[in-house]
Amino acid sequence: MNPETLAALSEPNRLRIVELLRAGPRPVNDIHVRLKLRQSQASQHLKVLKAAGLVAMEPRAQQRFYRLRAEPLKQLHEWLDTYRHVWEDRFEALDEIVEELKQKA
Amino acid sequence: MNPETLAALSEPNRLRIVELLRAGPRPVNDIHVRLKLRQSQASQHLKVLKAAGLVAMEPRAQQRFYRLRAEPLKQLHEWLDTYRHVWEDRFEALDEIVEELKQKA
DNA sequence: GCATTATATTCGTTGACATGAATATTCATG
DNA sequence: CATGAATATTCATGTCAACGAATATAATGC
Repeated sequence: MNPETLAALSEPNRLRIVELLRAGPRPVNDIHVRLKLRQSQASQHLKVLKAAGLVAMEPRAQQRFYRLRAEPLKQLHEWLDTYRHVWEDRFEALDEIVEELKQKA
Repeated sequence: MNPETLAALSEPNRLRIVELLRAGPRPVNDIHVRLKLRQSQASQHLKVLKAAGLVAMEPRAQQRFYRLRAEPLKQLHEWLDTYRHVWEDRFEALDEIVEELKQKA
């Protein structure tokens, strides 16, 4: 996995931007108003997201529309798939339940 | 999604620890030697991972065995699943290809 | 070309975090 | 209970990133 993807998503406001863009592309102004961010904040966070490849930009007149890019999200999803056994393995799951009961007791 | 999970994973050495633990629980010493980290580094990163719920610890004699916990990884995986349409939607995918061709031209 | 709108960038400040060295703590054993 | 092994914590330092204010740039229409 690319830590840059995770770092970009780990900032709460950027995560909110990503969640907003899930519904479709939006101009910067829309993002900064809806999420109640300063305009510079919106621009800077979008810059980081773009550097990480998580969004792409398309200009229309003076506006810049940002939209999600599939690749990093897909790769993160695939990486997590390789950990599937961690939550599907019944023995490990049982082990964990026992552990958590211990802590409560 | 919980940004704490992403923040914990976004640090490269912590990501390496998680990948090492995928194969099974290990004591701190094993981690710090294998990953060529200082002992204090290993302990501190494990502390962060533990705070994020990504690992659990079980003492055996003087050693502390750390192992992956399923929950945060599972939740991250599920969160990404809600973005599946981003990479499965053919129209968006096509749109992206066109965009990338433009940038190369 | 000027005013306006939309966005990007710069800059200084502040807070968070990674690091390494040193020290403290925990636990088994003689 | 003193010792050594394994791990955790403290502390000082340096670096980086987020923020807000201000300024710069880009594109449109008059």
